[in-house]
Amino acid sequence: MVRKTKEDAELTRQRIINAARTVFLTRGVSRSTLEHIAAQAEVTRGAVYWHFKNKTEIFYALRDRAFLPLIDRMYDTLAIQTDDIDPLTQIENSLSDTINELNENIEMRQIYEIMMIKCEYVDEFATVLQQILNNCSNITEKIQLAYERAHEQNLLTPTLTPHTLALDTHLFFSGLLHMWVKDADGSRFRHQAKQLIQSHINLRRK
Amino acid sequence: MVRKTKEDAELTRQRIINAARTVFLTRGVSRSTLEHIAAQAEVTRGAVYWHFKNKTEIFYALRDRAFLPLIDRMYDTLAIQTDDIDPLTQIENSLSDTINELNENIEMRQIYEIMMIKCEYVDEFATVLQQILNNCSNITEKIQLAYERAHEQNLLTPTLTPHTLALDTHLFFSGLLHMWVKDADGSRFRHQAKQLIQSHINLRRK
DNA sequence: TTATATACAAACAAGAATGTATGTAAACAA
DNA sequence: TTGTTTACATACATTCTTGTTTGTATATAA
Repeated sequence: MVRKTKEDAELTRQRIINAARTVFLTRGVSRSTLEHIAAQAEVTRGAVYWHFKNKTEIFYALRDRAFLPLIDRMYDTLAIQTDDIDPLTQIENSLSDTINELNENIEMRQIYEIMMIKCEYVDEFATVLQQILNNCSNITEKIQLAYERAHEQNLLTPTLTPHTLALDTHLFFSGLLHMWVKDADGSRFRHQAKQLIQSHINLRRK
Repeated sequence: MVRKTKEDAELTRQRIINAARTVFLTRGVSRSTLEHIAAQAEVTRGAVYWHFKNKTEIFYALRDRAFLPLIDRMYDTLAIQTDDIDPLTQIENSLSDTINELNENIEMRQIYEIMMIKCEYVDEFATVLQQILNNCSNITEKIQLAYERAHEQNLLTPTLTPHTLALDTHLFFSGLLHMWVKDADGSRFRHQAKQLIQSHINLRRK
């Protein structure tokens, strides 16, 4: 029974992507073979090769489904300028939202885990790392702008500049994401991630 | 020309470990074969199998040479109790020392890079991740003790508890290490790592 | 209605990587 | 001096994995 409709084919494609997520997560990207992925998706390698050039392209598809959307979302949350909410709370919310999304969205969580501790950034994957770094820079810039607004509104302790505060926050959040992902049983960081974010921001409030 | 002395054999062993470092760094752990490593060390796979059971054991040897010593060193620096130096500066120094070591010691730097972005933490490697997490907990505890001393000496802004401060610092430093490693050209974080540490601590000073 | 393109399955060929088994020359012990 | 062990090199067998090729039933366009 072959030759499905376009809708069926798209469904197969999605099943392959989802299968790859499961397989990557348990075996790591390198040790995952197209046969593993095909079996998990209940198709043959023929189907996988029809939809994707190779394993790398499946990885890219996975990244596009989770990593980029979450970055965009964070970026957007930070970029909004409103008077309803003070800039510090805005930063806090955007960080918390990201953690929320990871908590509630299994797919997101698993893809992040794959990208952080189940993937080796060499050759074709090295470019992915550069893209991540660039996104980080953009996020940091937005955070800095928010801190500048906070500074104008006289909300900050006068110790550091908005630029330095933004870098510190970025590093804090990078660390949090990494530890959040690694803390699989949730005992160390996951259960208190939001309080940690709140504390981090409170340390800056006048 | 075979059958070297014990000293020669130990030298071969070290050459294999060093070769593995180079190969892991450029090809990632998974894509590195024992043939690659042997070639880089200018021996045959026979020599490699003589000294190591498999690739995993070489990886462990690498970790033992860099990761554990640096953790221990940081731990020791934090554990010292002295009146010469205030506890906040002590934390700052221990973080800076670690960055210093990474700056000056190519071997350390490369092994950290391998462990952070050139290795997939699945199967045999998953246990390594747990060990790292445990070490992190110990470090955080030591940082907390230092903050408690700082609190007793009335050096801290009263916003957060020593416990929360320690977690925030730990997350900051985790993020810094990750970005430091990923920032290969040094333009984003490496050149200002020490200032960032100093700022991070200054934010806590009364 | 028929020709063609689609969406796969199945088979094939080739290379890579691993682990092991065997060979061997020199160091070392007795 | 000789036997044994060490420290490898070499050869072999096996398994895995990949990419490609071929086959085919059916949706769809003309």
